[in-house]
Amino acid sequence: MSIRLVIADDQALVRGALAALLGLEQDIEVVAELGDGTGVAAAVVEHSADVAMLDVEMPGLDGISAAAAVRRAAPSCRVLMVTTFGRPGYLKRAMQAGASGFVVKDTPARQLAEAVRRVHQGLRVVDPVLAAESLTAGDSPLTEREGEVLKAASDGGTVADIAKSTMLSEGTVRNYLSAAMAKTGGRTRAEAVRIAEDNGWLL
Amino acid sequence: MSIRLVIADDQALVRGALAALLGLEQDIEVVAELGDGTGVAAAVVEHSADVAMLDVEMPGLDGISAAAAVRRAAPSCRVLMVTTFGRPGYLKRAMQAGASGFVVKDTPARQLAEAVRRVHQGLRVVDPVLAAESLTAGDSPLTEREGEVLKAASDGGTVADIAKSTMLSEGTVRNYLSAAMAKTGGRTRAEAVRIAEDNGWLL
DNA sequence: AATGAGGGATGACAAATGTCATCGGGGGGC
DNA sequence: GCCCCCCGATGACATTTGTCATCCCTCATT
Repeated sequence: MSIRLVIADDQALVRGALAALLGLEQDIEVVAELGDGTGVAAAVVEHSADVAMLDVEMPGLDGISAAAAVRRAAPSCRVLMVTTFGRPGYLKRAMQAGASGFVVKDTPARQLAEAVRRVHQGLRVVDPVLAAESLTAGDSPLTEREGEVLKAASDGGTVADIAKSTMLSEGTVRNYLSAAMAKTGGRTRAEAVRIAEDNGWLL
Repeated sequence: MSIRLVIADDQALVRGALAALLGLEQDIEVVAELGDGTGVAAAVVEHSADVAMLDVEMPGLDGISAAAAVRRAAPSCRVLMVTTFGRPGYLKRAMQAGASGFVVKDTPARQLAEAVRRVHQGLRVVDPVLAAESLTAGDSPLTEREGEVLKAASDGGTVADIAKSTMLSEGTVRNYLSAAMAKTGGRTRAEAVRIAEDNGWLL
């Protein structure tokens, strides 16, 4: 009896290619392919899937939230996250959301099927390098609002823009940015944004 | 007689998956897989490949430069660029570098093999949406130095940092940044960076 | 009841940034 | 020769940021 797999990735080419790669395995059957996170939980239920392979970065519902939705809708379905960026914060948050595995996209292709099997058996699969980084990196030091403001700042607008989009006073925005810079260690607003992004503290 | 194909993409998973996907086609044979751009031209020559499929974003030698190298080393080998981001500037630069096709990673998977065949036959394959954008977007308005300075600014450092890394005076840096902001239409240094990146004017 | 942390705001001040005029040198085009 | 554009720099100036102290309110902890 083969493993019933659902794949969600926003890049159609990658999605299709992964399906082709895993479809070559005798014990794996790809039962659904999705382009965003919104329909994943429903698809898992509909096809009574055993494993869901989710990209973290997706339009609509992001992979982490989708993972949580899958766990809620079908607790017996395991979740394997696949991501482009090895952001330490992503790993931690994915695990908290109930994922069983976390793989970055530059791991060798042959290990992927093995990861799916391991996850299906109830084992955990985690990139060891990333796991180590995740431990050193720690949780986000940013408070919720600080994160929101920093995210609002991430497209390069002025303080006035950020204030408008967050419904805050300009002074307050500057205070939060200042706090975020202090906590991230960035010497500039832009640097703070980059550091927070690299660590997976935004989103 | 099958099409001899070389694949270069920095994400091993994607690379392997693409190879698996295209390997399913009877008329395509994947003769080499590379993780960066440096060895592509040599691999093409060694395996006397017919088509090279290159990612634009790669460590070491980027895809555009690699395309030029392939054209120089083996003029009979066609180049098909595959990229995550549909930056208008990339398309133009890829074509100037001698690429025959340009595909974004969220085109349907089944069209990929067809694109490889078309390119092999000497036809050009270009995403029509991207082609239109490329025409409206136009060339980079930035001068060479402006681009360099803007790129140096893209990791969020201060003017002093940029001045140090570019060996320019701080005043000069600010002048270039000011010019870059005017030309991109950005109201902030960070915004100018974002706009330039989105258009494929950096790199 | 007291404490502390976070949300939200104001005002003041120093430093960084963005703008502009101006200068000189070098090259390409008419 | 002249004009225009790019490179590189300087100095002055207005704005924007970043920093800090201080205030009030709420909620959870002790």
